[in-house]
Amino acid sequence: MADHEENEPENGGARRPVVTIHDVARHAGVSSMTVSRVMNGKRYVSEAMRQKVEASIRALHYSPNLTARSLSSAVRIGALYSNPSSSNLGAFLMGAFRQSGASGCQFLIEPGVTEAEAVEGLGRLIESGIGGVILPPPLCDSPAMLAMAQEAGVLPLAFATAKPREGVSAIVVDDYKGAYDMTWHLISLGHRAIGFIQGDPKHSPSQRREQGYRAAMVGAGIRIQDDWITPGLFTYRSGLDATRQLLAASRRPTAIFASNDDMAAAASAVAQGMGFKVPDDISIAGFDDSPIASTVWPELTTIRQPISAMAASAVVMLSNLVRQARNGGQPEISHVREMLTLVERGSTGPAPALT
Amino acid sequence: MADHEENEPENGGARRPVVTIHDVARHAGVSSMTVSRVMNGKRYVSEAMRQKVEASIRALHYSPNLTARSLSSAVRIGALYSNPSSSNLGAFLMGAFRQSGASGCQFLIEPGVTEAEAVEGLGRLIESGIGGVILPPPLCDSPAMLAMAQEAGVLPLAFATAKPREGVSAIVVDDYKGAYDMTWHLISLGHRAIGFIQGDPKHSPSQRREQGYRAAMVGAGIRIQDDWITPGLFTYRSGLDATRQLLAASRRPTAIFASNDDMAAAASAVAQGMGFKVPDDISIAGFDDSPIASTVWPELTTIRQPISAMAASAVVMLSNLVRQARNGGQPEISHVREMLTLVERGSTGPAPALT
DNA sequence: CTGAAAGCGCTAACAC
DNA sequence: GTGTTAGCGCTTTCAG
Repeated sequence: MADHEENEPENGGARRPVVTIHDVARHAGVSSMTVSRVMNGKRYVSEAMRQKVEASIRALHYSPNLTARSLSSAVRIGALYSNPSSSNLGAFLMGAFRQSGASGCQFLIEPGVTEAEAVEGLGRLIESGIGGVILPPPLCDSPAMLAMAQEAGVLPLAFATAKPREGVSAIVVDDYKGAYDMTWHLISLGHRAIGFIQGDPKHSPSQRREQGYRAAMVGAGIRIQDDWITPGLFTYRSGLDATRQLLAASRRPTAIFASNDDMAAAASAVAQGMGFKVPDDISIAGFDDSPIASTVWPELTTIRQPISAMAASAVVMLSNLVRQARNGGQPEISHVREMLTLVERGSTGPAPALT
Repeated sequence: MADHEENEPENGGARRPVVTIHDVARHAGVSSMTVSRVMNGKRYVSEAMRQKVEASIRALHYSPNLTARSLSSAVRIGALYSNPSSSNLGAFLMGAFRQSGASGCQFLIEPGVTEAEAVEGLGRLIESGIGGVILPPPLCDSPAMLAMAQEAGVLPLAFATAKPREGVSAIVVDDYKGAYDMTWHLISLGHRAIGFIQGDPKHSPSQRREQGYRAAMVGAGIRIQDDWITPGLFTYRSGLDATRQLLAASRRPTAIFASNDDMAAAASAVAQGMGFKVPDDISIAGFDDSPIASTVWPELTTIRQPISAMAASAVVMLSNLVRQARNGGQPEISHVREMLTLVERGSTGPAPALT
């Protein structure tokens, strides 16, 4: 029993026990093509064969080499990311990246903070030979970007846009419904005086969120006082000012619904600073479920965007589109609507009893 | 002139204008092998040849297909990420992911929040045939993880650890120096009474940060009062309590240095809630430069970890190690120390004049 | 120093 | 339905 002379089994961290499609094929007694078909869920494989192959796959713990796969199928898609310090970037990359493996395509990313950088980044992506590109907000609403992509023969996909446009595939998010649901949640907790902090008017979701709030209030028969709606810019700082204004309203709100979590966190800080207990004296709600929502205390009740899942869908949609297009077909534009869910945490509670 | 019948030039988003190594070879009148050598900076290429090839590369805007490259060289490395909602995840993935392209290796990631998930994730990575794995804290300090990797013949790399260990490559971060620098910064602003909020005692950086703080204080000849140091858990909530305690100290600190940004944000909120102006009445400093630092107002003075660059280094180191190991060599363990930088923002200022 | 040949693991296209 | 044949773009190996 040599302790040191084993050669194949132990060569310092780079063994090659990797199971290939051929190993599976041999094990199952079929051709590698059949295994490939099974892996890709293609038709034209008999049930018996499929069972046998699947058994071998499990037995051997086979997992396909994604690199090889994307080399053969050669679908390459890119993404531009506008806010590298954004807390959502992690979820986005995680979703897109892992799905790109599963979908057998190569995924490239370029940062594009400013408009100029975005143009440059898209340029690099185009030179890398991508067939499609994922554009998150606010890039997804920029006609210039869309035009640039289309001119280069690259299929664009608008990610998390609030206003999808004809002719461009999109992952759409229902900001209206999210805001409606949150407002309704507050109402059902007994709140009537509900303050609202608006988002940056330049972003497409802002108006939709406000509309959702208004619709829910009207639906519940509550008249919205003018001083219950204050402007905001999606920044923490703007939330600070907005909240001070709100708390000075002629009839003070018992709940504040901010258009995003950063502003909601600010609202919570201001309210607590003024001696209010959250949620006993005042409820606070946010939107997005960004990390700050579960950082501050109490943690914020908010609306979650399933960024990771959305990114994965985007990759699936786009890679399919590119394949379609390559096979000469006309790409089928589609708009996928993603569900927003309300996450109830500690910052909201029953309206305080009237005194 | 058919408008619709063009076939090659415009086929709906999946053109193939991609320049390959062969195109370059043809253009330069050499074999593709020579181009490959030039691209990889190998020796054994005559200067004349190199010049010619480089000219062609530029002329054709050639950029190698990384997928093909990694298929040939077949280096696969993985990473486990412990905190999917972490604000650093984006930077980490961005750095690692992009570098993996440049380094010609395949990068896989698995989430591993709990210990159990981490084990499972590492298991999946091992089954995928990785040659090395990046372990961020706190996984990088877990003997169990390290053992599991090494048993499977996978080279581990400790990422951003504060206590590197012999025999395991690591990206090391100098928490001590970062804390020392920050404390010194506060002292140089005239502060003498500087409160400190400790980090989670279970994380390796916590002690180092406290040591750095103590050393700077001692170095400046300041006696640290017992009630200037309060326990914390790296959470916002723990920062809330710690700050209240600190502000009730027998001699109230004019500056608070929290072991991370979440707690510093809490400190800022509490201080402002009690009517103190930041930084006029009290300075607040954090550590990490996580997104919350530039979200809250005033923005936090903090210590930046260059996560993205560190992730890139990790990929370079690890892919080289795996290549070395595969070529039969003994992998060269190394510890790379990354620089932390102090980022001065609005939350710190001169000590208030004594009254 | 340079080139030709042989794959890496997988899938598209075509036979059977 | 299933197998065979060719590569994808690059690097490794081995001749010259």
